[in-house]
Amino acid sequence: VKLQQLRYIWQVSRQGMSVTAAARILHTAQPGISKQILLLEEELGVSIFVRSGKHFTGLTPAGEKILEVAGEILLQVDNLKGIAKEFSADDSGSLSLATTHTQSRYVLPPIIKSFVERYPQINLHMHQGSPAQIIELAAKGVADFAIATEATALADELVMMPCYRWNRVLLLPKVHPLQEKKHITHADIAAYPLVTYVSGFTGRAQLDAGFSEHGLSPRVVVTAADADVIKTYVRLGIGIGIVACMAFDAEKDSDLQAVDISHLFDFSTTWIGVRRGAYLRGFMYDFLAGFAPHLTQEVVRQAMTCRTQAELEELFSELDIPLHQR
Amino acid sequence: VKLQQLRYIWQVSRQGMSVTAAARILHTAQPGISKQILLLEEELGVSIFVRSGKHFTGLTPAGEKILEVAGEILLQVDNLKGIAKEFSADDSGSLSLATTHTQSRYVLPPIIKSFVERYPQINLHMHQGSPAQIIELAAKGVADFAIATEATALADELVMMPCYRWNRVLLLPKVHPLQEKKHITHADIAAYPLVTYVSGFTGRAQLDAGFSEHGLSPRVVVTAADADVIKTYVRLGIGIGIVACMAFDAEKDSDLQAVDISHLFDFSTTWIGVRRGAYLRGFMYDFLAGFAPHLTQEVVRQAMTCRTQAELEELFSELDIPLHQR
DNA sequence: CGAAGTTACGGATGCCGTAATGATG
DNA sequence: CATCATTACGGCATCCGTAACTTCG
Repeated sequence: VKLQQLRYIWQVSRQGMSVTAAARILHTAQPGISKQILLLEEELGVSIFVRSGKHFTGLTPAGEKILEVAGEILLQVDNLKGIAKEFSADDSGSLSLATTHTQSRYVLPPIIKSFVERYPQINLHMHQGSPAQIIELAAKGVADFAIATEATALADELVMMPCYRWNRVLLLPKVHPLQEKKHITHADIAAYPLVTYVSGFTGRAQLDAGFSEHGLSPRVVVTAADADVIKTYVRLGIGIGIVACMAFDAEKDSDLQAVDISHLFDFSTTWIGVRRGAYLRGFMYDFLAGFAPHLTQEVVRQAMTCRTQAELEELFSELDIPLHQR
Repeated sequence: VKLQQLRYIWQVSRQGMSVTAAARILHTAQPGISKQILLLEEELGVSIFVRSGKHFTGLTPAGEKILEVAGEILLQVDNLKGIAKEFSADDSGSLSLATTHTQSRYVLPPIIKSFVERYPQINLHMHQGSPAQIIELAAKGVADFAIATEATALADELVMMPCYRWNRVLLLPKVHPLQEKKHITHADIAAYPLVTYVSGFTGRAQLDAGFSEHGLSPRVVVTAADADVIKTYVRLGIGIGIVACMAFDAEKDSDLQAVDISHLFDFSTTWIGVRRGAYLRGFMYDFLAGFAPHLTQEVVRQAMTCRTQAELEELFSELDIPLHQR
């Protein structure tokens, strides 16, 4: 058994059972992969892939288990390299984040600023995408961390840890009837055309839930994946906006009015996800602690050894998850 | 990084930091190992071993972590092979047990008999040794299971599961004053020269504890590692014997008298140990269940994922551990 | 007939074994 | 001076890449 063979089967499986695609990704020729897979199957005495004619159509039961273990082995080999880097004198390395627009535009800048000051040698990579894409990137190991509010459910390969809780603000144009209201209700908002996040982004689900609890379904005229677009349409007078409170900047958005509506909706939680079993270098722990003070090295380590969701929830129920305030 | 390199550093570390010894074990030449270690250290950018001159004297901090991960990787590679065997049509394989004399002579025979009837293709290997050696064998992966009563403390690489509890019988020659006594006490026994197990075997520690609680220290004239030897000396009239109740066979030992003395001593527990993280094949689960009915596949799986001793104890406190009766 | 995996074969890399060297206690 | 790790070097296996072949949609 060789590590390459494991990389091969792993990549072939990742690429939807395509040897050709795997060869492209791994910068090598198909026949080599093909042959090594045959050799591995011969050595182990089982076929890993189901072949229908000349096509790989899936994994055998044995293949599934083998791939699972192969994945762990490859992860640990990566960990070896991380450990080595950690102990080698040079403090170089890279931190790869997968985040949504809301995080990278409004939440992360100050945190990253102090991080790069502290670790000037570390290369920082930011991958941006939809919550689902973000999870995928971290699960694949392309990104070290995934930061998102949604789609935490489909992340069984990741350990998701709560970072902070937040709620929404209503964005009104400079002049708007609602600005007179003292206590805004769901119905008040639903009376106007709405501009907010597309479904699947930045707590949109909780937002919809809040309205439907009151039997309301507001007319959403524009949806966007990020708050900047939403603000633009509010400025144009297309409708009133609802964005995460992190996304309102009193200075730069002085041409808009923000009204706190945290009494109307459930708080959302932003999570950070780490690949289960990954080795975290010292600066990664520091990044986590800088992002969410309660995520100390000890807490993170404990979280990463949790096997059940319940265990994780118990761990974090004892901690204070910060509230993001305007 | 290659798997061989990991095997090399692993074996060197196991052999007390000796490249020469590792080469012998691995049936290869020293220089190859030496070179591969150098290459690995170069690739990772850290030294793994501390060299004082030309001698390896220990592990660097990085080396310790690296070896830990390397061990896991190698274990999982073994697991790969086990998985493959499990799924390959042939049900061949081997089961390797490391046990003490007491187990292999008195407890295991009926269990093994039915096991080999059920799995005629499986080769059975029995390693016999002191409890400490047994633990060692299982920890190294030479044996699949370690079965012992003592030395369970030094087994942090193994998951130890309780199998059954047992107590002792007093062995008297055909004619002996004590045979008249109705209720035998510690003092009664201590009045005669004693033949029993050597320290470190088959619950000797609990035996000594039982006497010293009553301020007694019996005169032990002969100690042996197994009950057959003990019986032989009792037959010679050298003294009276104390052996585990499993070791008395009413038929074959009809020239001796056995007196139950379970009211005098704490019950001992016999444990079975599995290497943490090992992959167990179907027939191995069956062996466990045959040996100790409460060790079902589910229980064993749970036990093997316990991280703390406390967790293990909690798991088994809910189960009935059988009592071995004469 | 095109796409995908397997077989065939040549070249280069890399590993292992023997022998020699260096360093240490 | 004996022991042990490292260096030097040659043979050999292995792996990879190109090219031809086969099979299925």
